[in-house]
Amino acid sequence: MGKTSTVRDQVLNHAAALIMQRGYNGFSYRDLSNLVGVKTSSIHYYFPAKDDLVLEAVNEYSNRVLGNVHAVDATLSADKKLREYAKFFTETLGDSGRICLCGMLAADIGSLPDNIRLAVQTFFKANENWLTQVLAQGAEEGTLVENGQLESVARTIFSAFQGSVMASRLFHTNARLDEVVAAWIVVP
Amino acid sequence: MGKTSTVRDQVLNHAAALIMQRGYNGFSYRDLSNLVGVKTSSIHYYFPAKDDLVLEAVNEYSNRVLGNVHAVDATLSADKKLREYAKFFTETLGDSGRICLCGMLAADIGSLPDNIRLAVQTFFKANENWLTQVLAQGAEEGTLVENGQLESVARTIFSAFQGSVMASRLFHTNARLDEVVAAWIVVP
DNA sequence: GTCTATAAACGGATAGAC
DNA sequence: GTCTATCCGTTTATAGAC
Repeated sequence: MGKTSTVRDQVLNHAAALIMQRGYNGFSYRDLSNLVGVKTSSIHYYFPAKDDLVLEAVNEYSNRVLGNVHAVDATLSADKKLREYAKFFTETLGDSGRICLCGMLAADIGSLPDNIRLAVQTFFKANENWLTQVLAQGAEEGTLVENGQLESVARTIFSAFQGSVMASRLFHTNARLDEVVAAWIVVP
Repeated sequence: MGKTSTVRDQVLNHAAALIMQRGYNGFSYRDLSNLVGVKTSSIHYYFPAKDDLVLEAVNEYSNRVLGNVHAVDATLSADKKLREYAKFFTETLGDSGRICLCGMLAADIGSLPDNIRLAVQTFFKANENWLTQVLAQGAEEGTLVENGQLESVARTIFSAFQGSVMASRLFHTNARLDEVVAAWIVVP
């Protein structure tokens, strides 16, 4: 009954959480060692270099989050979809001081190798593509503000969410994420 | 004729640049030592602890940038002001891989003491207040999109700029900052 | 003010026993 | 797979000579 999770998975989960809280340069194998209860050398057995660990954390995170995003009920109106989307950021933030793993790594990009940059870029593009579709639907329905090229606006909205989740943590509030949604919903 | 700058100022300037590129946990006293050409112990003479150095870097940056922002020609139309504002981010980014120092520290906030958090919050609020005024002007003129509470939209725009400058660096482009401006300019 | 010297902890990583 | 032991460079910081 009790959930059994491999050491490898525990390392990966704790690594993701630490990155979301403190960034790439803000956590160590020692932190993970203390959290999981195995020696650092055991972690090196699964992930020879720190970059190997981080790349896999990004891929897992990306798959999970994009899975959730694409599972948003397709029959919803565009403004409702945007609200659901905002919830993902809110839930991640919670009270734990965690922001989007890929948003954090975008800030840390100066310390990262190219394969991780690529993975983060892919996550960004997937989100922006999904938002583009939502904007197109919103324009058709008249539920979302229509102003400019869909792709451009989608990138701006995604940037607004990423910036907003950082500001929310900075100010210990999560009202700022709702404001992002409100900025694109047509006022009656 | 040659510009003379004190060791203290050089340390402060290099520290700001390094934070903008690699974040709080991504640079060291040794980096500064190599750049300025003095030993790390000499840097500790001016800034006993790393947090002292970072706090002062934030204050200097904040004063300089807010000075520039408030020096934007008051007679410009609101959309022109927004374009000028975007230039600050573009110029900072340049080709140097630097993003807004306070945006970076917002990402690193989990590693920072409370006095630095306060200073970063103050910078955010000052920008958001300025943007609120611009939005009010734009609503009056009909040059900027009017949708929702001014303060809320101002916070969203600032978040969009912060997120956008990170995405711009991630993708090695700076077109994304123009898209943020375009998203709030009334299409003819 | 700047240096040398040093401390004491931390960082990622590896070799080899079990 | 996990451990002990270890390597070696890094990091922040201090004491004291010049």
